[in-house]
Amino acid sequence: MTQSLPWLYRGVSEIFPNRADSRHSHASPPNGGNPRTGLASQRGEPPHGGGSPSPDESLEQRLTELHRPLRVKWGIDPTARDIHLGHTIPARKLRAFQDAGHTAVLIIGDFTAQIGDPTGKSEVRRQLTAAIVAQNAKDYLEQMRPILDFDTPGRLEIRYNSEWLAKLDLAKTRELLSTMTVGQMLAKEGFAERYLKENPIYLHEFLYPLMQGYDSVAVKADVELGGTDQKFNIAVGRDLQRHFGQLPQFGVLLPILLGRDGEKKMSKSLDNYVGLAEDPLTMYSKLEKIPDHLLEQYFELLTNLPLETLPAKPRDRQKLLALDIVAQYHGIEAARRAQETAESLVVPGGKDATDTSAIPEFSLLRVQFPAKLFYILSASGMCKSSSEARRQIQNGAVSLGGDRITQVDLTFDDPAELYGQVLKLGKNKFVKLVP
RNA sequence: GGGUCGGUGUCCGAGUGGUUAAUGGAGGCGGACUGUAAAUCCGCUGGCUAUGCCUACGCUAGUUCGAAUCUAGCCCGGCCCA
Repeated sequence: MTQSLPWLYRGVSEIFPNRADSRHSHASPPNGGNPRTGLASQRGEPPHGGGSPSPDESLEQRLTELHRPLRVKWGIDPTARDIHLGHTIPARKLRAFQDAGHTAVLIIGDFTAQIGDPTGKSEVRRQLTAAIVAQNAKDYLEQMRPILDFDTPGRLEIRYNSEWLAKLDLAKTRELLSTMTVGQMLAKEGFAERYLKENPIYLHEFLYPLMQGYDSVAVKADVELGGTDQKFNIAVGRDLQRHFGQLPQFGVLLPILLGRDGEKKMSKSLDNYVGLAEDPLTMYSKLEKIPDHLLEQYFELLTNLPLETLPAKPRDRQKLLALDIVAQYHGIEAARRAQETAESLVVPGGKDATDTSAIPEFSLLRVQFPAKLFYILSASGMCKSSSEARRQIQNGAVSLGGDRITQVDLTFDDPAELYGQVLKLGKNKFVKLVP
């Protein structure tokens, strides 16, 4: 494929269909199929496998030959309160499309959130109530503000999929269901595993890819963005669009961001995430210790920095990465302060931070004195429980004003003796004690 | 609906009447080392303002001096049959 549109290709794993391009042909391993089900386990392959009868051959062609802004769909299910850097990858790509003059169609999956995307899940998702979903959706949009262009007229369309999904009657649902077979569903990654492991798969979960696909029909999408794990769902969207007489969308697949552990996909439940709602210092200290082997990917996917001119030393790259990303969400000033504070707090010998303004504060008014140190640790939220706090003290993980504390039952009679002191747990959790 | 097997701590997975929050592994957290990384070694890994007191092996009752372990009912899942 020609690299005439760098903004389009940066970080992208795959664009499909793309018959002009042979580089991205995904050689599927000669998997003998599943002995138990007899199903070919072609993970995430489009239901109709073979060549798609789409009128244009490549996304670039459609971009240039269709003389109107494309409708670029990205859907997000408001299943939790906040979003993390992993979610920003498609969002940033969406922004790139906006900047190129296209229309971003941001779908808030308020209806689908109540089912839960079974993709990559090894068990059924909890179904959420409408009220929770509504609140989450609001929070999501707020956090999306620094990434997307909300202001230029015609560049952003926000749609809630309950608008059309809640209205689907059984006749229409029947029609949707009849476009796919159980075999196609079971070939999907996740379902196949669960089936083999004899874990339950509920019928309503089969509805999810169809609903996501129907979203594409409802908004007449030309392109759908998503993680590589979304290939199946996006392909279902293509099929449905064809079924309803529309021009099928292209899929632009982006890598799944690995979390801070460097191994698993970033997610809140694995606690390996960097949340957009986090304060600058927390965000910075998480990002500056991203594993080396993730650095390249993080730069490519989460920043706009030119990849050729990155610092040579990994440590310097970590710092640059952290600074750049924190600046994106909190501004360069706050990012610099976070960097300085992080250095003074963590670098050996630099016990006293000259500027403690970036350190989250904890008010001792919430603590009744005399108070045990372990209780303060737990009350401040640094430890999950006071039992854990005791253990941390025993393990030598806690320091106060630069001095390591090892006395488990250390008690303070007067809060005044703690004011202004920095309480530190491990290497990157700190809190400043204030009245 | 019937038969059958199963439901253990964050996850996987032992345990099948008896001092003890319950073997082991993974994961997580912390310490040392380092580049605040990785690798490695070591420690911790139910809760409680805690020399003690709670709550825990799907739920509820029961048997017993004593149950995660035995009994009954219920809930949930897998497989097979219909």
